[in-house]
Amino acid sequence: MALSRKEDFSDRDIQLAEWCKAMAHPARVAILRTLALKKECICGDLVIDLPLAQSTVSQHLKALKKAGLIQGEVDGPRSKYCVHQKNFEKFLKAFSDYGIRLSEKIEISSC
Amino acid sequence: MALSRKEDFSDRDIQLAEWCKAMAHPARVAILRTLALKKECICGDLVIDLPLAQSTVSQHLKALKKAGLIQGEVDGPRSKYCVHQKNFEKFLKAFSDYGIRLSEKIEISSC
DNA sequence: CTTGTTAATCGTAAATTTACGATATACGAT
DNA sequence: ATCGTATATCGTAAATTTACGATTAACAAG
Repeated sequence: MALSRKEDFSDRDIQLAEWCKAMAHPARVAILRTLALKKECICGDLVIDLPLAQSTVSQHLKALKKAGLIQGEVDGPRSKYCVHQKNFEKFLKAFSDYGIRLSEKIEISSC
Repeated sequence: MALSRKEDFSDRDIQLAEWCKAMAHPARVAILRTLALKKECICGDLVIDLPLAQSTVSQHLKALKKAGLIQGEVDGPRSKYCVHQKNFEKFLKAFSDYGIRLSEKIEISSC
């Protein structure tokens, strides 16, 4: 944003927005999907899977890590990644916890 | 992105990423939270709540609408908005449907 | 110690997002 | 018809994101 207004929002809204932003790119969704499926994965395999340069994949991994959705571990010359279970759980829970839920079957016919 | 690579990803990944992108800003999280709570809300009330100019709020509403997470309805000179229940449900379900879930309690100690 | 492999970081260009004020539009009320 | 209110859209500047190639760093193998 031009003039950052982040400080004017609640920490909870900022946190949820950050998690969402981390998933706001198909490559990062694909990465998380892969990690959730395979439990863990080395960077190189992700590079092969994705239609992106190695440096770009690395950047996306960094973004997911910074948001706390994944964890990385160095394994010799390569890097293993996996989903950060605890934080990902918090992320999913946030939607309901924050009142953003599909409460009781209220049928809104007009809109 | 510089050179759009969106077409190289699956429609499902693109859709989930788009929904996430719609929630990737505190203002839009706040809007959705408010709409979920109040069931519906007119634009002007959101403008009062948020620390943003009217035109900016309108822009955020447009983004949420474009992503399909909310619906708008004209009510005389004002606009009423509400959560798009069906799509929001799809959004939340996407996380589990797409395999991005916290499957069985696998304790990952190392990473 | 040199070489090859893997991944992170740097520098950078192009696209997109975010924010605002100004303007346009739509409608109710007078 | 005119005025006031509510909202959307336009134009635009600044910040951020995305992508890439090139470089650096870290490590294993020889």
